[in-house]
Amino acid sequence: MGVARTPRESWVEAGLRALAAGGPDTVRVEALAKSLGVTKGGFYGYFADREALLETMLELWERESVDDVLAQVEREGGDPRTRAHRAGVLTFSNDRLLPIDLAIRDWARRDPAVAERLRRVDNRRMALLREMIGTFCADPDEVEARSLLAFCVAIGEHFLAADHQGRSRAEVLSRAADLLLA
Amino acid sequence: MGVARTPRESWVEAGLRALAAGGPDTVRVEALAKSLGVTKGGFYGYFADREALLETMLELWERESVDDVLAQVEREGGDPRTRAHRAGVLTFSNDRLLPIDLAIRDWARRDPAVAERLRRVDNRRMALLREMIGTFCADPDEVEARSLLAFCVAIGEHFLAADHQGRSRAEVLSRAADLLLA
DNA sequence: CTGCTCCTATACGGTTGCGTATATCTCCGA
DNA sequence: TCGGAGATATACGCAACCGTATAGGAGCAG
Repeated sequence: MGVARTPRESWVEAGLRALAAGGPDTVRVEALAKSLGVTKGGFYGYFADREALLETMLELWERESVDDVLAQVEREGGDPRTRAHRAGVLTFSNDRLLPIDLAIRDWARRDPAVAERLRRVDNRRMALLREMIGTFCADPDEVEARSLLAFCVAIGEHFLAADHQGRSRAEVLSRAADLLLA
Repeated sequence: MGVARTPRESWVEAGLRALAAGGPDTVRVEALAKSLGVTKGGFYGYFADREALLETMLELWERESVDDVLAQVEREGGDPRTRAHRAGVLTFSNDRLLPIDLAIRDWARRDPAVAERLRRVDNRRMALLREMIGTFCADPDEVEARSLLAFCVAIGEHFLAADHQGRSRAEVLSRAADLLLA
């Protein structure tokens, strides 16, 4: 039998790179083929159509950015604060996952199926935030409010372009974290 | 002389509707023409090319969402808190402006010229937030942190899909606003 | 070495979109 | 009422992309 020179995973990888760089509209079969140095000949052996690739990309993203991250965090253990911090670093300081995450958030505003998947992902992340914030805050309503604030900053930060009067974004974020987590 | 049945502004309007609904990649000359019930025949009398339309759309957006909003807010007066609240309502509870704003934020991640324009817009909005929060918070570092938090929530809220354990998003946001502004 | 089986390249028809060129229509002024 | 100017429709060539059909090639089994 023939040997796969461009396996299924390569197409998914290339698709996620394109998604991160240009959004879902730029995930194009022939463009991915060119980026892989092949033609689209083999693509349709793995995927029924472009839609099927997008679906597979989302599945891999969900697994990598939640299942894998949370599994690793649980494995390493620690108190809720440590675990939540590790999960945040693994997800949002990850040059691979972060731009995919942001692209999917915009995508989800237009595609209900993507929105549903994002909801699952965000709910699992929020659970971790609630647990952490619940260790120092007793009022459940306030726990929820602080968790939402923290999550909104983690995401919204990347969609804001404002400057900070001589301060760096990192400095202001650090102070913001103090407010939320103390 | 002939009469413009589809004036320049109609193309810009249609472009902004497409941008809000599908992002910049879906702003296509022939698609806009169809949505206007005409052909693209007249388009190139107003714009050199598709790029020129995108530029004009951004100019109109900047004017409407900052110049006009801030002018109206200043005209109506009130204390900083009232003015900031009015500006927020005019911008982010506006079914026309909000989806355009969100689409442009994603666009800005990929296009430096768009990012620069968004920076101008966000800086003017942040100035209003700082002024408001400065009325009850003395530490400039904390003012900046709270302003960033408030702005991140206003934007990030729309990019989050998480649920809130029986509470509505509005309820949690209300509690979050209490935390930030008190 | 041979033949079979995958994998990939190539080729095709169809669609959508860009920007240009040209024809047509409509309204206004003389 | 007629002519012309400006706006729009139509038609064109080109490019990117989709999905399909088919041919070529590489590797393993026998």
